[in-house]
Amino acid sequence: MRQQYKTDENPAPQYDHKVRMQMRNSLTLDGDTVHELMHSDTPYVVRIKMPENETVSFNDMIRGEVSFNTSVVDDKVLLKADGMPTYHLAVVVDDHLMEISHAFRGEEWLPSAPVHILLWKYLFGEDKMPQWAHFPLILGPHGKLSKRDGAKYGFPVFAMNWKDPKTGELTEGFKEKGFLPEAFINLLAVLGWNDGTEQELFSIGEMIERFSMDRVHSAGAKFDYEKARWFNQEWIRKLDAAALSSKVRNVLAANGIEVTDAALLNKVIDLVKDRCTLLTDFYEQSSYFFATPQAVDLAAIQPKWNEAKTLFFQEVIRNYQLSAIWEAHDLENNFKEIAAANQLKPGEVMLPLRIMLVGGKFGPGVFDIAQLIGKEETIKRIENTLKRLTAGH
RNA sequence: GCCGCGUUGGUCAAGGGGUUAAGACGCAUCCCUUUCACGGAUGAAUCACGGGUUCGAUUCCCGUACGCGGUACCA
Repeated sequence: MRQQYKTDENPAPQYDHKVRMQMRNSLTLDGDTVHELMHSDTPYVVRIKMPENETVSFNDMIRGEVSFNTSVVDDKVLLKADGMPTYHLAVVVDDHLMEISHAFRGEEWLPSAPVHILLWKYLFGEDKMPQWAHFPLILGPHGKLSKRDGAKYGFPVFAMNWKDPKTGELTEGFKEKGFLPEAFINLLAVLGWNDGTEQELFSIGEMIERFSMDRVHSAGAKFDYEKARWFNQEWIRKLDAAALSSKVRNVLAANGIEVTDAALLNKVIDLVKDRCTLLTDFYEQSSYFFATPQAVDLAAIQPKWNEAKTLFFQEVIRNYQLSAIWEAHDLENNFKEIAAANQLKPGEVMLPLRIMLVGGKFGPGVFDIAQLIGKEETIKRIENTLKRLTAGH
């Protein structure tokens, strides 16, 4: 039938009052035939018969009054030929049985609202009908965010990893990407809602307290991954080391670093968390606290290396070997004194020290790092790098 | 095609007849920092269009355009 009525003007013909009397159904067949057909093996479906020219209107909590003319909504199938109900019948019955007071769903359901409302009236009367709200859609770069598109936008669309049962294709979720649940919920909540103030960061408790339906937008919101990352960064900063530790531990473990010292881990987290946007960033931001860096950016210091610096670092090693207390502040003072004594500006040797300890040009204060990795490891890293720097000379 | 819902900077958005039209993300420049971040300052950038209504529309009304959604014996 679809084919028969399909035209260029109307690519999606409806089964409605205009065509139903031309179809072979219980309306056009006589009672006996219908009865006979139903009791033989002839497959059939049950449809809702939409009234011909009535207006169905309802009050949507987000959009206000919404109305449809029943002439343009089709006779939806309620019971399929295999005996299973369609969603349209199922939601209405289910919501009724569960005594649902508020039916909130996405805007993509708005066009089928008249079917559900009429069905509800026919089946259960109007008094216990839930209040309706159709939330704005979350849009991707090209329309509604959908499963099918998977990771093609370059950002996750699922809360957690999702494996397509048909193709076996794995789509990385927000969780695995390194998002905190606090951040994920927060960023979703403010996509289409705000509390009227300038606040954007909300804990779950605050959201429960502040959320109100009349501040929900009716227009769809395009998802901005950069802003999503910002929310996560803010939440990493907001949470303390204790709240972060088990997640960071997992990130490190996934990269082959088993943390045995919980106190050390917490100190490291406090030191580097300002530099992390995703939880996964904790690996590169903190691996050098737990393992000697493999890749050392010698190129950053080699060109300006000279004999004086070699002598300087050898003196630093001697000095550090003798120091009884191992505390960032003292290490820094000693380092600077030795530099002055060698006619070197601190700036000339600070970066080399960082490269030696960290491997690259990043990370928190270099003496804080030295303090945490300890005397033995600090000296070892300086010695090793020194060897490589002077190997050619 | 038809039906519905929308439209304030690139994105999220406040506001709602008279405003220098908030703020955030991102971007740019600068400051701070002997690294990278954080932070601070400054800047560029917005009311889709056309008609009404009005002394006055970004705001109210109507059209148009555009976007999105729906149009399955899917949900």
